[in-house]
Amino acid sequence: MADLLSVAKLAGVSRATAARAFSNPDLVRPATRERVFNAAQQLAFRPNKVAQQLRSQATQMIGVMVPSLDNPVFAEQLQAMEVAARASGYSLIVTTSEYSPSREGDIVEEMLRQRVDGLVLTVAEADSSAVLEKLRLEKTPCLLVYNPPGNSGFPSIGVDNRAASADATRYLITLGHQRIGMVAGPLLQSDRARQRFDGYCHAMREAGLIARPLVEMTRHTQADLKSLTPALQGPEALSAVICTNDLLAISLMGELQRAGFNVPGDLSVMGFDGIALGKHLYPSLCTIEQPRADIGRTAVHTLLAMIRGEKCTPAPLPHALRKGESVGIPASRKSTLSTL
Amino acid sequence: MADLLSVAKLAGVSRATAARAFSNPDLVRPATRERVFNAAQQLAFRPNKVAQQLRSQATQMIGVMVPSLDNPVFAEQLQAMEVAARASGYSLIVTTSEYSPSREGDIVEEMLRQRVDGLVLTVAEADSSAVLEKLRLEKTPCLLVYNPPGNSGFPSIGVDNRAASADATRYLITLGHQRIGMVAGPLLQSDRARQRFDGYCHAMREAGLIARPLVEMTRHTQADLKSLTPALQGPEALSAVICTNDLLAISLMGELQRAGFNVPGDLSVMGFDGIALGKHLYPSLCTIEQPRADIGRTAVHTLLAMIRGEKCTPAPLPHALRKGESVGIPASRKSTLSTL
DNA sequence: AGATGCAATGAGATCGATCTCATTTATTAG
DNA sequence: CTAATAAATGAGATCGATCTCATTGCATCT
Repeated sequence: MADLLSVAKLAGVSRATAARAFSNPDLVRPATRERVFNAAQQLAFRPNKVAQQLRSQATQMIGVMVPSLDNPVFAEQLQAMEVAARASGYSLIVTTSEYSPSREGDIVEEMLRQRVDGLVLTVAEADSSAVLEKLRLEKTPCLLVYNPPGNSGFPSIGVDNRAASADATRYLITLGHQRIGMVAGPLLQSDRARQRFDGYCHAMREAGLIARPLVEMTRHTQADLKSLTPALQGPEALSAVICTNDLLAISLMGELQRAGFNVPGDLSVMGFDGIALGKHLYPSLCTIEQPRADIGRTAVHTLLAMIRGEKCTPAPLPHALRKGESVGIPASRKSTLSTL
Repeated sequence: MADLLSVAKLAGVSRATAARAFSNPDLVRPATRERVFNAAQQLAFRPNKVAQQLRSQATQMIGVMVPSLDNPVFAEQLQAMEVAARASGYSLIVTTSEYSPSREGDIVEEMLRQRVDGLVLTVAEADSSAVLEKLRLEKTPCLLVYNPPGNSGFPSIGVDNRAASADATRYLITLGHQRIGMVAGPLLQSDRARQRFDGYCHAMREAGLIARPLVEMTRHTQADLKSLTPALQGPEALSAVICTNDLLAISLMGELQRAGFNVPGDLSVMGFDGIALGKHLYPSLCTIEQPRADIGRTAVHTLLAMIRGEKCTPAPLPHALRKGESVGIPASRKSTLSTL
């Protein structure tokens, strides 16, 4: 690969002048500039970013770590981040952690060695994350996405999970649901899931209803009906459930329907995330829409501001309740209505 | 950030020795080595990859360009690539092209400037791609994913689209379908979609059936029922359709059901890709499963081999027919069966 | 003891671009 | 036409790690 020096030689100038022809053309006499450009053309010169990065002590690279790209929520956010980053001349190094703390640690260390200009992370537990603990001592700007700000000390981009979840619950209550449950992955492992459960509990209590204990599925994004069926039987059978994420909701709907339940007739199902696909299903998924693309864009712009040295305390982004066919009026209420 | 030189000074050795302590510990006396390590510890030394990259003329970075991360097919492949790459000490720079030739060009140029060790690309049309044309002149290893090998001259990882599509068609025929159509995005714009249509036509002709003209939707991954309804009416109404990708199939199912059609009762719907979500829907999506994760892994391993200088002519990966509830026995045949 | 050999270390160049500062060349004023 | 000023260019250092080659130190052998 031709380097600047060979271009300079061919053009009969010094490296400095050749460099200037590109970075500061006004400082170079037009005739000289042309000779340099011609030489560059002939030699198929392509500037070496690695050398520029070393010299300038800036890589124009952002390190991104998400739990998994198999969940469209992260993929859709990443898509927007990539567009925003490139529009600003930045590239993304993308990694996935699967929420494994050791992988999180390795990944971040690797990215710091790569001297990324900043980091955008989504961790399992922002408040108790070893990797964030370590990052607190570093000067590399770091931004969280989806993780609630909490007391991690890092700025965070995302919605107000508690409020969003409360909104979802209130919506179901407004429709007449009273026996509402919440379905989550195992152990309520992420800080977000916990906040969403809190919001649910809050809205239930607020309406004078009893919040049910969490229904835990064996996997984070895939429903197993067995874990839920107990809650669907007897006089206290649930009439609606809120899932802590859309994938869980979608697979739960599938399982329910396959088992002969009607959604929303027998059980209303609500999701959380707002992945694009939910809109196109039948029944379409009623869910809380997190503005994934906006979150991604905002994350990039906020991080770039931090890289420029600005202090950032981003506000939560607005969520929206996306109505959908997976939620209906509870059977009990329907019969009441029909007797009017 | 502490550099090797400061570590060396603190340890009372030269840069060369300090460097050796890390890269070639056996060449350094244990006592000296310890002093270097201690110094590194104290100064929180973190090796600078940029400098290493410049010096070694290798970045251990792979440039990845996919059309979009909003389609799980690419996200799932990327997930696997990331894991495989990191396991081999490589990082991924991830970009999205939206199939725009100008963005493709910019992206690849940018990655070449970054001196990625290799490229993994998915383009719209491998045979007529300007960016591939240019890459043919470069020495940076380049690998295609999902694009049929064709005569682009680049190795390619993916399934045999024509055969896979023919298999899908034959499966429907086996079930008794005869009026089978194919549904695609606008213009049949990708080389894959075209091959899939070819395979469909081939299997139809092979069975003595007439291949219908392609039904074009206005968008690539979202169905509009209006475009399809004409084909669902009259004596020649289709009993089954194959969509060129899963997102299209899923949204089509949704639209059909919303419009009062029964799937598969009134129309069997088949997809192509095998995204994970399809399994969990109801009706579950019958589709051709491309081994997305395997494709991603193989792409990384093949590219690494190419980087090592090996010649690679990867064979197509096996596809599989994933049966699903979205496909059933045609109504005509059912009535025949019931009269037996 | 002197020579031979190996182990351990250091000095300096290198990767490619860019910045500072000095120097040369061109321009304008007097 | 020369002095003063501005414009254009070059020499060399720098970013951080690593490699080659030379040198020092120590031990073994005769």
